[in-house]
Amino acid sequence: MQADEAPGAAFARDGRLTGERHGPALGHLRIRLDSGTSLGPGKANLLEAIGETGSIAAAGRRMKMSYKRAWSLVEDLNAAFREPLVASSRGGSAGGGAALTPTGERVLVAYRAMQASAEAAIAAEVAELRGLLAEPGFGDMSDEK
Amino acid sequence: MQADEAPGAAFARDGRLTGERHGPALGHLRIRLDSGTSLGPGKANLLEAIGETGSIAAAGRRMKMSYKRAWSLVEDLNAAFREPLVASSRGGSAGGGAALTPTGERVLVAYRAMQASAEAAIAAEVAELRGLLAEPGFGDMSDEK
DNA sequence: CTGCGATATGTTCGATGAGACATATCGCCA
DNA sequence: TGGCGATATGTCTCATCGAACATATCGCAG
Repeated sequence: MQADEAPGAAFARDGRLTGERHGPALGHLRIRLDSGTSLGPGKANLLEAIGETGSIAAAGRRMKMSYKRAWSLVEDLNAAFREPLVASSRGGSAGGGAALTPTGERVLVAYRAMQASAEAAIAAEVAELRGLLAEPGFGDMSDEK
Repeated sequence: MQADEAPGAAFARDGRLTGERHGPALGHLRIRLDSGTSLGPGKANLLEAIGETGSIAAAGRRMKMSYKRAWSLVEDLNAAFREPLVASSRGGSAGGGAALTPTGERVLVAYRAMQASAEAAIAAEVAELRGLLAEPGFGDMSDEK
């Protein structure tokens, strides 16, 4: 348990659509899948962390969630799509591991693209709404566990 | 209690971002407010219904939720913004009523605009993801109560 | 001044979901 | 062959949420 903090996080790890880098965290994109489950920043970040760490457990630690929860999110995702997004293996020298399948990578890339374009698309209205809010303060960044 | 189904619903009453008119209901836009509460299709539709019916109770009936729930959603919204989005009055010949404030209308219009532009922005990826889903079927339209 | 209809608010109960533990299993490697 | 580390799963509890029920209040109309 030492390869947790992978170095090269290519793109932003958070699922916010703020229109700006900082700020009170406005706007989340969530895709509702037919199965009833949904794909939001939480699952997307988890997928990314799995791809980087090669382990569900390490990804769960990074996201500060229990292994159980991380695993059940992965189970949901795998069930929602025709092909699994995460391939896992038990045993072995490292004890086991997990990795993104090609489908998993496609889904993650697609989500990031949607996140980016949606962010750009709603930036103007986000700015307008921000001016109408009650708490002007900044207490937040509860990064969707 | 008969003015429920108002006639002139200017724009789409649902909060989906499908990219197409029909289909399995992909994509929801949700704005996370600082207060912890969020503004999604449910509250947006409720706001619209209040504006059309002039009553929290009637809007609640249309959305198939209890008055208590509708009222508490309104309370959340009013608390989240500096000025209330819904102004209500008790008593009177009609028993009372509620209406959108100018701020309320601004917020609703802004949400609809975000919804529309986000829908357009993510259409391509939505189509791609749809091809990867497990259930190709169409059982859904649980319009976010 | 009494009744009506809608707002405003509290309480209670069942379902749902997350968190905390507790194991079981697997495949390498010393 | 026994230990290690990670996956895979079950169970229990507790907080939270919503549905349902119960009132209380208000202002006008009759």
